[in-house]
Amino acid sequence: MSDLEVRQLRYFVAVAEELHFGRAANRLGMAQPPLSRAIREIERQLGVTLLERTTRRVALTAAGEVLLRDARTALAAVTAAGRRAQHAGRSEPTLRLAMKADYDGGLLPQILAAYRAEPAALPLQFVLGGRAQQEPALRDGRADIALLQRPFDDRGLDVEPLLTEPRLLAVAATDPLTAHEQLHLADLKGRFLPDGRAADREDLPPVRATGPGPDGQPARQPRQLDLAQIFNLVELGDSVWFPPASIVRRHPRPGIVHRPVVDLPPLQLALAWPQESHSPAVAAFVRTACEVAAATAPMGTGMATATGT
Amino acid sequence: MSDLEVRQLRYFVAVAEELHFGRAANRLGMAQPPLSRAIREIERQLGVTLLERTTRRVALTAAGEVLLRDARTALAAVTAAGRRAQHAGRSEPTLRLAMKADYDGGLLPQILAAYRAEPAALPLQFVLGGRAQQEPALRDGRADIALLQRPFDDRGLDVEPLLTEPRLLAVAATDPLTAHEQLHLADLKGRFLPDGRAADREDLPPVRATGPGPDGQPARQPRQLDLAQIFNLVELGDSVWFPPASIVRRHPRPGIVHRPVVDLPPLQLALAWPQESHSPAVAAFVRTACEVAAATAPMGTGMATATGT
DNA sequence: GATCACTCATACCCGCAGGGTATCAGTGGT
DNA sequence: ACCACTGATACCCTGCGGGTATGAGTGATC
Repeated sequence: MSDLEVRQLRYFVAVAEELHFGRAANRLGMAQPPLSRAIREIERQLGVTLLERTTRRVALTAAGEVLLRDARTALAAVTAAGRRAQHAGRSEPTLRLAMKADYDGGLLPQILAAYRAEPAALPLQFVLGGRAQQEPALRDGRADIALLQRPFDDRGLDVEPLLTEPRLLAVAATDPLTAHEQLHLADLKGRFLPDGRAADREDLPPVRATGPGPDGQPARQPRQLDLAQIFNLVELGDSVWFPPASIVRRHPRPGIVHRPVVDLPPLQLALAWPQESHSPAVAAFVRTACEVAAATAPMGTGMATATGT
Repeated sequence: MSDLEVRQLRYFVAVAEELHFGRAANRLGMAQPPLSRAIREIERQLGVTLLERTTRRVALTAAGEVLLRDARTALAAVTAAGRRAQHAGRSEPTLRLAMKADYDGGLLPQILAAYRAEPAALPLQFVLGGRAQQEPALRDGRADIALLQRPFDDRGLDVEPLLTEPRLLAVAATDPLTAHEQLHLADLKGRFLPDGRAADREDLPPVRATGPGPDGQPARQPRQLDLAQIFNLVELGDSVWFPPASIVRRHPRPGIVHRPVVDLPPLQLALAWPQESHSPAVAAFVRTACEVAAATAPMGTGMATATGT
């Protein structure tokens, strides 16, 4: 039996995600009949049924579930191979760091300064993006290393914890909550984070609509809000927020008050990079960053009590 | 830029491994000109030079090195996707365990007995093979779980150490070494293991020829020897060997004597399985095996002193 | 329960990507 | 200087992947 082709994997993933041949074909920019044929051909090659289909319903079989998961990782691996080779061939090599802007525990300036002194250092390039983009960027070769909030899916990645930083409650200065000097999560019942999650159960998915999306429909997926938008919502009393101490320090803002929350899990930042990376630049960055973090950690945690405005 | 195709990856790997277009084309079962074109096309797509070629010499560039490594893992991921889906589609699902025959620390019978009592258990199927085949079998979807000797390349795998078992020196009963009740590695200087490695430095590659290969040429890669062959070489005084205690127990053999070697690293066995595995059968097997190993470990290590014949 | 809307499968056609053969053109050894 | 070796180029051709038209099964509606 011969290997599947990348094209076949992409087709299958599209159908498995849409569970609808017409929509999947549309997404792939092709007509429906050749897509149906292609899926049949995959099933024939593997000798396995991947989709139960009637003319009214398409559903994944157990084998289909397995293939969907493995096909996604295989596709990411193929994309990564091309991108990494492409990047390695550049005449001026760089180290591409994926991170969420400002989520560096305040350490990045020092890390960069120390890193630039390393002999194996390369010029840095930043791949900014929200949590949802960073880890895929690492997997498909758009970034060489990432500074990520835990927890994240670390399959196929090497991880080095960097620092743990307390988070604070950010709330409008006019809010009655400011009367307390410190709070518990239970005090936040009925409050919402800017992305619509319940403030006292941020582990659960969003439960509040976050305004209409670009198409006028209520947004199902919360839009990615930038810092200015978040501050605005907090200052207006619409939402509360849990910024890490380093962001509070970096963006002082009258009209917003900060309070410690005793049972709020801290922000954990870690470096992650592909296991197959053999780049000395990555190794040097990891080493440098860990040294800087170890030397600075006590100071960083000390900021936990620097609250209020 | 679009993804590379599986075919392109295979072509590149062949050329990068052979460093010779003609041989690579031959290995791929095709003519040389289309292969040359295909490689050029890859370089055009990526905008990167992968191979420095004159008519007399082909060499990998840095980008080529990167692509070779990543292409191999990507190909394994694609193969694995197909194979796992294929296996998941079987009407009678099984758990495929990769292992080297007899390298189970003597625990396998008990593990199997306990595993069969598990509710999530599936019928077992064995994928037997030497060290070099087990770990790739796991990566490309031919096996669901493996019982491996450490150390091995654990990238992309989840690992659970199972047991550590002492190894003994196996030597011909007529050998003068049998005069000592226990030995050091240094005593084995000048002796060889059945595969041609120096007995006092088994971490180094083979230094002694191990007889002609099937083609009459001296074998560069030592052939895989089976237990009977190994015993024979040892009994004849040609080689010494380091069997783990459980194998000594299982295959008593007059004519071969066993002695402890104080500074010989023990055999470490671990279970490994693909990180992306979500199979309850794998989870159940790991749990069961660990329980059995934990319950049996003291007895297993106690066998360390059961030497001689 | 007949009709209808929806959607997946089948039939048939076509263009081009990818492979083959013949040959050219460097390169390094003798 | 010649020769053997090997990668590149030129050109042809076949088969595969995609398009269009249409059939056929399914589930909801009245």
